[in-house]
Amino acid sequence: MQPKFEIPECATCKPRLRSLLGELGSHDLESVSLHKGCNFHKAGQVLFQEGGYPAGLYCINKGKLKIYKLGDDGKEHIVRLVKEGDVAGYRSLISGEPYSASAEVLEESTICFIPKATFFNLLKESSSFNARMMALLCHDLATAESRELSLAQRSVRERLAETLLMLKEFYGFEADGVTLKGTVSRSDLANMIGTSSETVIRFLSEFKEKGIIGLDQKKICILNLAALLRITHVFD
Amino acid sequence: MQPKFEIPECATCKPRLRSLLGELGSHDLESVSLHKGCNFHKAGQVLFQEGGYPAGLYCINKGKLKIYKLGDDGKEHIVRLVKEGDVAGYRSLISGEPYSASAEVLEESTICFIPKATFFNLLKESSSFNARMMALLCHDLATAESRELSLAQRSVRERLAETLLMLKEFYGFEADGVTLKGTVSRSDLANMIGTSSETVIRFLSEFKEKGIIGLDQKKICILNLAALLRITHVFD
DNA sequence: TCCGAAACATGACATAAATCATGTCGTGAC
DNA sequence: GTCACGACATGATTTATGTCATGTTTCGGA
Repeated sequence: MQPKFEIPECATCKPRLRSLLGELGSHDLESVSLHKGCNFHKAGQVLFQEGGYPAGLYCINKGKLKIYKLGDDGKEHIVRLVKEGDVAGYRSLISGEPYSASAEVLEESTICFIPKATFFNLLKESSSFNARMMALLCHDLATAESRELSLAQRSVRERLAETLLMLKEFYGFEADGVTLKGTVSRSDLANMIGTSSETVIRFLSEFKEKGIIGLDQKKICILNLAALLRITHVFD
Repeated sequence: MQPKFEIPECATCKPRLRSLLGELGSHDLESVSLHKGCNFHKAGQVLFQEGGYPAGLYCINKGKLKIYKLGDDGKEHIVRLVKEGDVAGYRSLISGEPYSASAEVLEESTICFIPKATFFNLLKESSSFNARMMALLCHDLATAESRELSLAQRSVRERLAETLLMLKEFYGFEADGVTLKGTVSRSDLANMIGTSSETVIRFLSEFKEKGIIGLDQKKICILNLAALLRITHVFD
């Protein structure tokens, strides 16, 4: 019987590994568990580097990564953040090209590794896995293109507001409902936005002045979400 | 027998529809021909629009398109150019989301339309077609992310040089070996680069002064390719 | 063939953001 | 505890590029 090709019901919500592996048949799951390796990684560790060749897929069990490209002058441009349940390095794996970006561990993480052969096996045997990989590719392409639009047309202030909203989604809030779980350095923020850390600091201060955000050491809290949305939408 | 999943030999060269359909079995090809519609389109016509829902896949038989997103102020950002042999609108089709960009015909074109059902049939029946769509997605994702890097870190002069080199690949040269086949308006150039048309004009003039390019009306010729590459690589 | 609109071109000026410079604060090593 | 280093912060200055204004050319249509 030929595998069915099905589009996941909700393509707009980011497909995570949880759901990626969750729907495999027991046979496939067994094969994956058999071959996967699980490892501990400290903050700062580099999982893979631009230019290298992938040997398999990284699945984040716990922790967070930043995926970045280096510019000619060696400056980082952070392309996306990745957290528990996400996968990393799948694009190069599928296309057979060298990594086009590097991955660095942001906080202590447990990361599984699915070897190339197992991955391709899954890709051909499981049509739902296949469809999910496609959906992931589509999702990442869409977000890459909208970041492109932002970089091309929006001011740093607007991009910072966008990024703060993205971080809210990525990290979520602590119990108080305003403070972002986890932290980002100013320079990482700058490297996501495509600006200098000084400029990020200046606009963060501005937002703080206006009571839109709060800054307590490394912690950022979002006090006025509506204001951030407004900035994003150019009403200013 | 289950379909084999194969990665195309050369994933770096942009997979085009020619090769996409070229390798289908006669049965599949028949089904595609049966359902596909072929139409004539004049320059300026809009094939599909951001926000709309796809009913199928567009395959460019002859002609060229620009794919663009609109910013908040209504300004275009051109995400990619598409020519004969390429497909358009496949991302939304696969992900089931509304179009995230619009497509406008740049010059008189013949464009085929493969209905959704036929497309998904192919996707599930032909593993080579499936792999090729994946390769296309991967390719587009990689280029989107490197454009992102450019926009984030490079100057307008550098991005213009890059774009001219891209246009060389896209259009190719006329018999003289220096003049680009086809034309691009200054404002389209600006909308690819993420700048204003005035700025594009200024830098084009600069390049012309330096003998790097020639401008004859709408036609652009590349006189000193090495110099363009040098600008791209920041040696300046 | 002429007209008008759109594309092209160039100058003057405004401004966002980069860069440089300096200082403070917090944190981990010893 | 204190020392040093990296992250944070802020000011001064420069620079790239956006914006506005004006003029020229090109090209399609009446």
